[in-house]
Amino acid sequence: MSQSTVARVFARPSLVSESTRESVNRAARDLGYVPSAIAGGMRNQRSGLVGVVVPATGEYWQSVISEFARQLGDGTRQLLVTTFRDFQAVDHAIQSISRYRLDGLVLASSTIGVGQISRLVQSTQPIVAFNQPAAAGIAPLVTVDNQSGAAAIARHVIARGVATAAFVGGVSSASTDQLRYRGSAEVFGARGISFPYVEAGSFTYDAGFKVGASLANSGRVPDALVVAADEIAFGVIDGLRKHGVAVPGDVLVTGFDGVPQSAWEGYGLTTLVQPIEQMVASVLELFSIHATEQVVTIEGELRVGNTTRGEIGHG
Amino acid sequence: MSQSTVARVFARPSLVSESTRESVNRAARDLGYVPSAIAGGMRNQRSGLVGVVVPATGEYWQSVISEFARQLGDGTRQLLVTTFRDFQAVDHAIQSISRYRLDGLVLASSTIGVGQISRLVQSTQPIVAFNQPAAAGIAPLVTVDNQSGAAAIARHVIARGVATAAFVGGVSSASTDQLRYRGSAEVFGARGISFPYVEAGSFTYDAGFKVGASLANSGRVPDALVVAADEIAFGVIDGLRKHGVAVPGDVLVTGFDGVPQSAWEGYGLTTLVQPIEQMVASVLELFSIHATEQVVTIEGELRVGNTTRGEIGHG
DNA sequence: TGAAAATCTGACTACGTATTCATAAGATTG
DNA sequence: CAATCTTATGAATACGTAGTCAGATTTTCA
Repeated sequence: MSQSTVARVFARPSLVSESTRESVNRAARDLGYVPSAIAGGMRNQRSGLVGVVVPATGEYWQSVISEFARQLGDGTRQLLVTTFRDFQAVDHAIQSISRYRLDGLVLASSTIGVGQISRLVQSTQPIVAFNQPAAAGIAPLVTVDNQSGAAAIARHVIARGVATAAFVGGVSSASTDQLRYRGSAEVFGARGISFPYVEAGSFTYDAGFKVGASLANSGRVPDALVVAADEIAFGVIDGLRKHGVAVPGDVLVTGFDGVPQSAWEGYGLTTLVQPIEQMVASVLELFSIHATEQVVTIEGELRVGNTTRGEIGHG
Repeated sequence: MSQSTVARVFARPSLVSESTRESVNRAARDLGYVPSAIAGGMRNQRSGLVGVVVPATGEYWQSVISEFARQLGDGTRQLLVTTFRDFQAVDHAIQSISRYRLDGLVLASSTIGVGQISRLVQSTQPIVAFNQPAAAGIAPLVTVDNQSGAAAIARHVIARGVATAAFVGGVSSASTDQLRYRGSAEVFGARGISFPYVEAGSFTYDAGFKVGASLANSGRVPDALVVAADEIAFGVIDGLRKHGVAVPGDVLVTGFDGVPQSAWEGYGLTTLVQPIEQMVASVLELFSIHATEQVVTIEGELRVGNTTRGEIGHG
């Protein structure tokens, strides 16, 4: 049994006679031998690893990670996950992860700076930005259509008959935040409805809760709140309800993302569902065709829930 | 500049003179050179990767993944995530992942068979079972104390004055499910309160929703429902409420796990919070000390929410 | 039956690192 | 100033795989 033969049994079994193959497999099973992906990666100059750099928190990002894991589940490639809290930590995270000679690197989160991305594009590994519209033109990009999605939400809300509305954003410097605001603001603007921007400060439940609570306490609750992300929206809703404002009775609330909980009856949030499955598939495809600058924009789908049911009382 | 010197600059910089070190670093920056972790892994017979095998779905597991990613965030080790749907797929997943000569392999989920684990223990890589009580004695194990936690919940519920109760389990063959039932059943039994087991069929919101709905429709809702997992509990609550049963007005509901959403006002679920941070830290510690059979049991913490507020009406 | 073709196997090599060993130059000490 | 010790560097090596090439054996077919 030469090493060559053993290697062939695992890499290209058809080139080995059946008897030899069987005895190799048997021996492997007995000895617990599994070919080393490390050595294989060394030889082939590719690790079989796909890296994802993603914010440390957030329902949405957890869904994205899960979907990557799912689609890489065939076993030919593995998923390397790195999370970060501050965007300053991104550089370090990317450095560490790049040592693994990745088959592909996904940069998720709109808070990753464009400068950081452009520096990376020069490296050899394929890179794709995920939901990071600002990366368009700099790196291959897969994103949901934030602007048209936000517009669809705005039209839906307007059709419910609202006279006043406001936008609750997460972080105003995030490109997704900006596009979602712009997309809905244009629609409201066209109807002559003022549409102020309120910044929650982060894409979290707690940030949303504070906004909801303070709006309720201020007594100046508009007919509708268009929120930049589902997770913030959950907080906004609970903050409002906690202080006696009914949703959707007193105010309609919408989200964005379509995280699993938005479909739960407890919230039944009207939201724009991101087709994460399709988006992840696009990322993996961009890796395999070694794209360099392509932009893939995918349309989301409006899902109407309980939070925008019924007509809103005018005035 | 020999290769040895370059390697030393990155691995043991103190052994290199400052002038040489600087010029190497400068050249590395200019050329975009980063040492290959693949080759390093080859040389050292260790990849610097920690693998986690985890169910494809579930809020709880997503939290666990996040926590691992967080604690490995220093950059010395990376996180390899593999998910599976059917427990039959676990073997294949483990095979694939084992090719990477992991520094440690975490087997999460009580649905991974004991047979599968014992087969793995023979391999060279350090293995730790996570929340998989059945693995005790077979492999190193880190788990929350399911039984005492469930007992704490039962005592809390009884203190609220319930006369009738039932347990809603996920999958009856899961060892966590069994221990949580046993832990609470003993307490109820001691008070002479019957405590039937109802199986939802999976650890999901939808499964819980169906249980809640059918209980509501049957008209035989007990004073309290002790649910095996938060995510199921959310479904149970929504299923009940959807059909006119008030929580906690008509029935108290408790969960288990302490996922982030359980603290959200919308549910305010009374639950047993798993100290995931501490548990993950224990896993990583077991890896470093190369434990072989240790069992670490960590106490959870009862967090009382709205779903068990107030006294329940008897009869 | 002989020659060509097909099938199978083994020797050999490169991949990039971290380490050991050896060597050289400079620093320290009696 | 010679002997020793310290510091800095390079040469050489092994890690386990997947491929190339060549040799050996068997099969095919005129």
